[in-house]
Amino acid sequence: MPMNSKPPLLQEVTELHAGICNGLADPTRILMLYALVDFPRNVKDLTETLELPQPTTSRHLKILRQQGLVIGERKGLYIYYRLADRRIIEALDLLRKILNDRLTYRASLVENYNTEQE
Amino acid sequence: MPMNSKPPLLQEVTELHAGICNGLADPTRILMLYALVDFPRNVKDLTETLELPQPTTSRHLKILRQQGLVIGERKGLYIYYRLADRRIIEALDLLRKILNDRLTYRASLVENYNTEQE
DNA sequence: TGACTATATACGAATATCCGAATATGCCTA
DNA sequence: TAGGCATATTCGGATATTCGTATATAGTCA
Repeated sequence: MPMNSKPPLLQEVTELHAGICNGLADPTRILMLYALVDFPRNVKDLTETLELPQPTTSRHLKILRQQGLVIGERKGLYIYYRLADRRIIEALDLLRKILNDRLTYRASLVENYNTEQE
Repeated sequence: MPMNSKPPLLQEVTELHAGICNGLADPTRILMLYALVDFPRNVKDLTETLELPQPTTSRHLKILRQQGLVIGERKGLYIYYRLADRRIIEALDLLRKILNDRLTYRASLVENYNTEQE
């Protein structure tokens, strides 16, 4: 049953939804978010921890900021970034679990194949 | 992007993790995944439900397939796609909740501003 | 087999994204 | 105010993504 006129509100919210996912869709940004789990970090700290050029760090942080995933707060010379919402990590963990299960399953297939061969 | 002194395994897993997120990072694909919540659907069904050109549907399904988010099973002429894991929807719901909370909060700010004005 | 339906892929142009290098901005302290 | 450190932005070219159109592949049935 085709939805003749799709509600424009749903369309817009889905767009934002996708934008959030896009904020998560980069390995550097995922590492950044996990680096912020325990406490806020400033840009220099993140730059050194993740071994990135400083502009790259700032650019990724900008994307995370724009998607509302992190919040930056200036304290003097430094800007400390923290997670905007703990559930971001929950969502990332969920997806990571899916991935782990898949990798485990595939590994077990290889295992079985090997034992059947010998 | 150089993360030379990082464990290569973590880096690879993070890459896959980001790939999954990237699979979710498109409004059409999000609508597709939600369309598959209750039961599998074939491509024609999805094409009509989401009002997309058929090649577009197939292309998005290919991305979802590659990221392990959906599974397709041919039954005669049709290929029925289903969610590969229910937790995908859980993760999407989590992120959607974060979004809703943010929109609600912002709406309340506007509300307060308006009442303070009068 | 041929005709038909469902699904997938190829191609190309427009568009977007990425990243390094350079530079700008903001804040502090002397 | 100048100088220095932290952070952000800009620019440009390489690379990647997107999407429509056209076409290919796969399966069914007469």
